[in-house]
Amino acid sequence: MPLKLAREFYQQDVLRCARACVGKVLVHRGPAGTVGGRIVETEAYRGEEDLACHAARGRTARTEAMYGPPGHVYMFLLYGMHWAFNIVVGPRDHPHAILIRALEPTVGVAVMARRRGLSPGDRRVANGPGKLCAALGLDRRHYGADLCAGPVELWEGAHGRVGRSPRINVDYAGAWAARPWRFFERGNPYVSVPPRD
DNA sequence: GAATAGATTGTCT
DNA sequence: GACAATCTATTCT
Repeated sequence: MPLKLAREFYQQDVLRCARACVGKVLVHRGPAGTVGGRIVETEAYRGEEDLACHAARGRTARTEAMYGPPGHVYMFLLYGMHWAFNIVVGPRDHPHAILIRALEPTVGVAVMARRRGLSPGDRRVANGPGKLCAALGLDRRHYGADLCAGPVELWEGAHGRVGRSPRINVDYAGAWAARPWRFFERGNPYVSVPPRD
C-alpha cells in the first residue's frame, strides 16, 4: 500500500517542498471512486512579499487558509469558472502555498477521463490547474481540508529529473515573475506548458 | 501548431 | 466596475 505523507513533509521551506512534490501522488477518495495521479508540475508562492502570491494584498477571507497550519488545502476560483488546488506549507501565519499545475493520471484513470469528456490516456485530462481539479472532482468544498486526515491525500512517489522555470501567467508581479519557482518533471508529456527542457 | 476571443463569478478598488 | 495563478472552440497557417 502506498505511504501517505506525514505532517512534517509540509513543514519544510515552500521552495524545497514544491520541488519535493514532483513525483508524489495526489489522491481524492471521492463518491465516484478513488482518483489520482503523479504530480508532474508545481509552483511555489512565498508569502506576502511575493507579489505573485494572493496574500500579497493582505489577509482576507479568501486567503485565510494560506495562513493556517501546513498540510491543508487552499482552493481558489479563477476566471470565474475554474478551481485551482494548492497545498499550504510552512508555519502558521506564513502564507506559503504550492499550486499543483499538472498530473499524470494513475488511479481511477477512466473516471477522470469521463469527467473531462476525453479518452483515458489523453494528455489533456489533467495537464493544467483547472483541468486537474475537474478531473479529480475538487472544488470549493475542499477549501481548508486537511491532507493528513480526509478524503484528499498525498502519497509517497518517485520522480525523474526535475527542471525549473519562471511561473506561468504572473507577469503582473514584476521582478517576482522572473524567479524560477515552477518545478516540473523533465520530458514528462503531462506538463501543462512545454518548458525548454 | 499558433493566435485569438469568449466564457463567468468571487473578490477587491 | 475591473479583473483574475484558465480553458475551449475556432480560425487561421
